Amino acid sequence: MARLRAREKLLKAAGELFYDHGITATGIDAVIARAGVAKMSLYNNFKSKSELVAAYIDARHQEWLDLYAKRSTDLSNGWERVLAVFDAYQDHAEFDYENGFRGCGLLNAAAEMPANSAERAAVNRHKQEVKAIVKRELSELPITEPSRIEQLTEHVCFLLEGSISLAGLAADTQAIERARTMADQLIEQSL
Amino acid sequence: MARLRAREKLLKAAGELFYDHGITATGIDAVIARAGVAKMSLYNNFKSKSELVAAYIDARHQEWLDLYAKRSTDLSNGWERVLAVFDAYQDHAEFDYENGFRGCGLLNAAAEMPANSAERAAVNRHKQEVKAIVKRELSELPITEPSRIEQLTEHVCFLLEGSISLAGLAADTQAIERARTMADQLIEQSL
DNA sequence: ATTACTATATAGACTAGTCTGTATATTTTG
DNA sequence: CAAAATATACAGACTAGTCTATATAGTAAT
Repeated sequence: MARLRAREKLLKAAGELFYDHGITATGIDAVIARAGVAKMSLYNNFKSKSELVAAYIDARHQEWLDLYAKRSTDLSNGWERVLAVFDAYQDHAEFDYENGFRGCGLLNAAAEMPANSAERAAVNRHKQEVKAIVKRELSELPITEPSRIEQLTEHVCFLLEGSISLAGLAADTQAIERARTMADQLIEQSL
Repeated sequence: MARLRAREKLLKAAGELFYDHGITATGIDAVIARAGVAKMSLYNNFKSKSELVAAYIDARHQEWLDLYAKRSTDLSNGWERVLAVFDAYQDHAEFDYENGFRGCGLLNAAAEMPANSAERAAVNRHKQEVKAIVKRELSELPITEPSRIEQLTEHVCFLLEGSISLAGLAADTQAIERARTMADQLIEQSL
């Protein structure tokens, strides 16, 4: 399984460099140097840099899904499981990034890709998945109007993405906690 | 005034290319070609690409300030002038971008810069300025608790940035309008 | 009015280094 | 032995930025 090892090393190195310095600014040579791997090992595992980028985007999303799974299992109701979405993002924000938290890796990746790129579409799909989780959990609460669930779902997602972006900019990860409190109050009002 | 002409052409071309394709992915040659200007005209007007980027960031913020000024003058009270912040962002979102709306140009610029860069600091200052506008207008409303004003301000900013990012991703600028409605309801509840 | 100066513009070659991706030959490892 | 790794060299395009030399305005001084 030496092949899998090289692929994992590459994904780890790419994940760190892409997040810290951006994707376009990160060259293939920097990735293989950090991974401690030969260049051909990259091209044996990935067709191109774009494919490595696609793998990075998916891995970053999966990373968040794992954090959310950890935060949400054992929680008894939808209300708590919605708030756990904020906790998972906060966990992600407090990773030991070499150069500090820089906001959502997926949104940052999308920000440097052209409007109709496959990368932006992938990030959009991932964000839709987060939204679906929020909606699913809110739907378990005693809220009668479906339109209210829909609006509440979007409101929570706006709070999520807005707080993460601004938390990254201002180097203040606690902004995500404050957004969590806002969501909490919002749900309380809707019951 | 031939000097101003070249500088303006460069800022216009850079603004379009940086927004559409990202900053790192846009080379100096592409900028001067689009501007229809000699390379030395760029370096006579800007010390380096970074300085052009800095000028782009400031110009993009100023562009928004102008849109906000248009939307907010003639409005009689703070409530309306808070909602006008959303209108100005929506105006910006509905610019005739060659390749479509791609979210907030400032957040996108920040997304491709390293954590402690001057560029991210500049974008942060601009977002703080937007927040100050929101707070100033909310402060004119009959809300007694200062902590409530502070929380409401941040809530509105989260809705703003979140809705713009997701609107750009999903190619749905109406998300900004929906965020405006949420802010409207929020303010109503706080009075 | 003509001359001279200054500022800005131009084209295009050039440096020195980076970029992605490929080719090849060798070594390690299960 | 065979799969998978390695190191190294290479191609060819692109990168930011410098340099020289020239053209063209507008302004100031004579």
